[in-house]
Amino acid sequence: MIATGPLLAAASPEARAALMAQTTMLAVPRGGIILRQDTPADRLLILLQGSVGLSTAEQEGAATLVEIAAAGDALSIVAALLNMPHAVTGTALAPCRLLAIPAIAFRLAAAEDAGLMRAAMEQMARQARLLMDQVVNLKTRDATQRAARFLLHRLPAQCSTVDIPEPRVAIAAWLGMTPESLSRALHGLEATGLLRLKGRRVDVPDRAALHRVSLPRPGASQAARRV
Amino acid sequence: MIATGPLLAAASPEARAALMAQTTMLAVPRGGIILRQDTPADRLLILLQGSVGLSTAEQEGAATLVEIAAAGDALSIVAALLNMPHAVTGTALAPCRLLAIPAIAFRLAAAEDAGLMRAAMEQMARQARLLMDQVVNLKTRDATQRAARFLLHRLPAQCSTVDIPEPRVAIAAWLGMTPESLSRALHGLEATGLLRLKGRRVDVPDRAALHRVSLPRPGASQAARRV
DNA sequence: TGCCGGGATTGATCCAGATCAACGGCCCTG
DNA sequence: CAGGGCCGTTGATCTGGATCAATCCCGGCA
Repeated sequence: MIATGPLLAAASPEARAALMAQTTMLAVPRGGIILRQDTPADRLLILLQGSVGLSTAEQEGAATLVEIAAAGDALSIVAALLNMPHAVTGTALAPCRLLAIPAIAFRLAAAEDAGLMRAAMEQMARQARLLMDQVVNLKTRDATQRAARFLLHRLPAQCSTVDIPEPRVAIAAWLGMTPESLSRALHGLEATGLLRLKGRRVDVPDRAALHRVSLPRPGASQAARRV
Repeated sequence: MIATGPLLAAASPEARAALMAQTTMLAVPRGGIILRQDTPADRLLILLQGSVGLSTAEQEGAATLVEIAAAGDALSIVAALLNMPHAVTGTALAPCRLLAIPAIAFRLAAAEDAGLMRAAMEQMARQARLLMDQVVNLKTRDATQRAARFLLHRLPAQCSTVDIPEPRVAIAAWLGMTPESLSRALHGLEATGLLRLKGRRVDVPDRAALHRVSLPRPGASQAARRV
């Protein structure tokens, strides 16, 4: 039995078994498109391994990277559960392995199984929360602080090294800055001794110190001031 | 029978009647606090009239205005439905009238009534969508474009005048800029003839033209570039 | 081993918007 | 009617980060 993330873990054993029976596994190479904006959500995808960039394009506007999904995340639960078209396009930022569950089966299972339904709603809430955090970050933190925050977000607990498989452009887009600015921010942090950069690996000797620089200064910017 | 927003409209007649029986109405003056972050969500609030600013404070950080709720919106459905503490603090930016429904009653009703449950999830999805739009706006549009977008967002269909009851600081904070920048953006638009400012009323002679300036230029910024 | 191509870094310059400061109008109150 | 506080506007200046333009580095491949 393989781990399938917090979502299916919440389903009753029978429901989970029924769903797993209809599940297919898929592997996507870096750069592959996993789901396409405005397309009906015919299946629920659960990311087991890798990293998926979720981006939106407005009509005739350039696309923007809105979120980066990591292992364990369910892609587009909202769309699958409510039977709506995908709001985003998903691209593999690193080689990915995913579970695909037919959306209909998932909707039926969720309607039957209160635990599963609740877990699905918790996932939705968690994703909304991440968006909210992103808004807060964009409004209150400068580029360096956002970069620091990103590393902390990625740093596994009880560990001082992160691996960043995604290309720098993607990270920069997610953080709302240019690759140049991200590079400067990272190297700036390294210069103060808070970081050590080794290619796509980053070493964080003092987590607490890094956390400290990621906090918005108390004399915060007007743009974020309490009303 | 008064209008109670899209959420209750989706409930079955019996469920709605049962909920309405437990509902209390409240009025809050400008500046009043409607819900407090990290406080248990003991009731679901539905905004009938007025405007509520939702802001988050991180520990020891300044607060940020994350969203502005308008008439018809349900405040903190997530918290009420999942029985979690509020993620935001709500302040009346204009005098408000609200319905308050005990969270327990709402959870029970939603568990019984599939239509209500679905409507609640749709509301959650809508709010997540708004947050996503905000992220996109912050990443791809400059101050003037965001201001233009805000006005369009507020402009009732088939009408060329908006009333903006909220103080300018709140709007500016929501748009992620300073009040000074908002003022300059608005007056800049007025100078090009796209707008007429009359105190807290704004006249938009040509909606389409305003929409046009709110679009990110095709040669979009690197920070938003497709990956 | 040497060549090639794409991503990452560095440098120089520019500009949108934050900041700081002063001012004007409006409402409220004495 | 005068005074005062608040909100919005305007002006001057400063700066973080975007932009433009070279390299640099590293892995894949002949």
